[in-house]
Amino acid sequence: MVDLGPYDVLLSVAALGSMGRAATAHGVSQAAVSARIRALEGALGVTLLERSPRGTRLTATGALVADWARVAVDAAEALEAGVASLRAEQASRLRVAASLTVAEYLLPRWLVALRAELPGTSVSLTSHNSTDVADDVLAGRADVGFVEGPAVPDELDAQVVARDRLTLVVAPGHPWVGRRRGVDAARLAATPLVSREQGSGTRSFLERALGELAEPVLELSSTTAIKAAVADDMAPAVLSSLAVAAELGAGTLVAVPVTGASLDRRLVAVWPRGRPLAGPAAELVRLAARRREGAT
Amino acid sequence: MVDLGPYDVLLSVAALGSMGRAATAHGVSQAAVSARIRALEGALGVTLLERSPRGTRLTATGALVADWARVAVDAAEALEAGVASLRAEQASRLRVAASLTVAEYLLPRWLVALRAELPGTSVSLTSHNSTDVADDVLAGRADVGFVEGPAVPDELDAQVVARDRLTLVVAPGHPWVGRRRGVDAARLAATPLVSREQGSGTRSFLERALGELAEPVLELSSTTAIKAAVADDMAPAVLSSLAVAAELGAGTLVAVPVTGASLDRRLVAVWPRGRPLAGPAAELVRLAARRREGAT
DNA sequence: TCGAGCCATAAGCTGCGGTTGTGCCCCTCA
DNA sequence: TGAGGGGCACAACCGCAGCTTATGGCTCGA
Repeated sequence: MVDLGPYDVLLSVAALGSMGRAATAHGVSQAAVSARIRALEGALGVTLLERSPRGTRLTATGALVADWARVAVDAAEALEAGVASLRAEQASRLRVAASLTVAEYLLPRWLVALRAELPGTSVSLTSHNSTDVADDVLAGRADVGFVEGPAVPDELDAQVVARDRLTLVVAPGHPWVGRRRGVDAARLAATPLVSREQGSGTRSFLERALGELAEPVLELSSTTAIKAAVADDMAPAVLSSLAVAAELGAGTLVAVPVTGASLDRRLVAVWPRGRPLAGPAAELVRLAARRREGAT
Repeated sequence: MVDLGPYDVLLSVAALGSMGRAATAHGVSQAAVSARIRALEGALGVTLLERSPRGTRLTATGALVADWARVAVDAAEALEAGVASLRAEQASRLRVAASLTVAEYLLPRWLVALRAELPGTSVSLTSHNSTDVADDVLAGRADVGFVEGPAVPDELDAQVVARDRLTLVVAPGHPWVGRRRGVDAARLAATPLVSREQGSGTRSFLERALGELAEPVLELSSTTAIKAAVADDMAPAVLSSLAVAAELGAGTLVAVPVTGASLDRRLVAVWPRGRPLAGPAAELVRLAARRREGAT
């Protein structure tokens, strides 16, 4: 597995304009940075930086590599932020409870942003289904919660932070791909799908929206497994738009519009009624909501 | 910087159902896998795997971590594939030339897919502007090229592999965000933007589509810098949809529709006319084109 | 002409991660 | 019911990657 360390320092060097500054930014010696970059260039057989006595700039291929590296490094940082919130620190100042969809697809990026705005804030995350999240917040075990609408308990204040649409996806090449007007709700309900096991959040939402569903072709316990099955053209599936965004972009799955039923959900932040949010919790919700406009 | 190694083996263990199998898949000893997982769990203070004498399954939080990890590991693999193609191997069997947009945003994923289908194929990549790519292919310095349409030299056969739309982006909170009908081409042309330096591919495309443009607020030499400036609400910018997909998803930038001008480009694979593609080059084009349906 | 940054090189050390070897546990099957 | 196999953990040993400090050469500006 690639070591992202060298790429991380490459990005720092590119951003700061000199190896020395990058070194102090990373808390290591200048020689270490020089050696890392040199090793990276050696491994690629390409010079990435144009050295000068007054600093350092990316070469053309260096810029290309840096752009590639940025997405990998960003992804790694999101992972790191998420994972840090699992470390059950005793003295964490901000306790977050989140339902699975939010925890899986949204929270890591929010935590990266939160870390940038309030460095040193330690966050602890617990993740389970929406009603348990509400319980956690009511019982004071969490400072703020994130749940999937529409139902929000009366005892909680709420603010919508994102939207999410259940999306019908099929393999590229599936007959539904070209369909002008998409697929009707009744037709969808009658079609055997690949789906989560009984009781999962998205499955019960779908049942509420469409009425009784056909027997699934296959029940799987992970979203990833479902996506793989759909891509193999086993059957269509209905998944959160957040879960399939990457695959739609890459073209490994194709979305098909659904008519005759609303499959929108709101993802909302919740906290105890009457007690306004303060401190890091308020910042996190503000951060999350600020990104709402761009969401699907 | 996080070490993705442990997460990679975690994913293998989850996929294969036992540490031993994951170990052989990675070509290391079972003890090494056991130690890595243990270290990871220790660092997080959470048990990720449920061990049994008959194998190993993810716990609930383990599944969450695995889902987070997958996106980071995939991104790292794309980086690795891209970077491997830069290693100017003497004996590379497939020589690819690509314009910047394709090289930056599309090719790494194609290379990952190609590696999965034809393991052992070594690819070398050169990247520069569209006319130079065409020259490389004509001169036999590359087996296949990827360029940005619309203009394709007559001496080359071509196949559309993806589409790409120049997208007007603004900061969330910008007055254009809510606009029902978007922004008119003339209005856009009269608005000072953040843009690339004169002569860049997307900038000249935009000038051809809109006519003369207002003087830019700021000229920057990297797409990343432009995105940062737009997010800071310095001014709007027009960038490839591929370049801003991630930011639109995260909500750090917002797209505004443009009316009265077509900003679509086709990204096409090219090769010498009359000589049909064969071998890995054909496979690469097939792979790339297969993903077309899902593209923007 | 001198000093301030900047990068490269050299030599020495530390620690992480790997390997082999072994033990224990549980399930399965004859 | 007892033996064997598959599965995970623990211990001891070792090699190497990467860091640090120290130094030198280079270019630019005062």
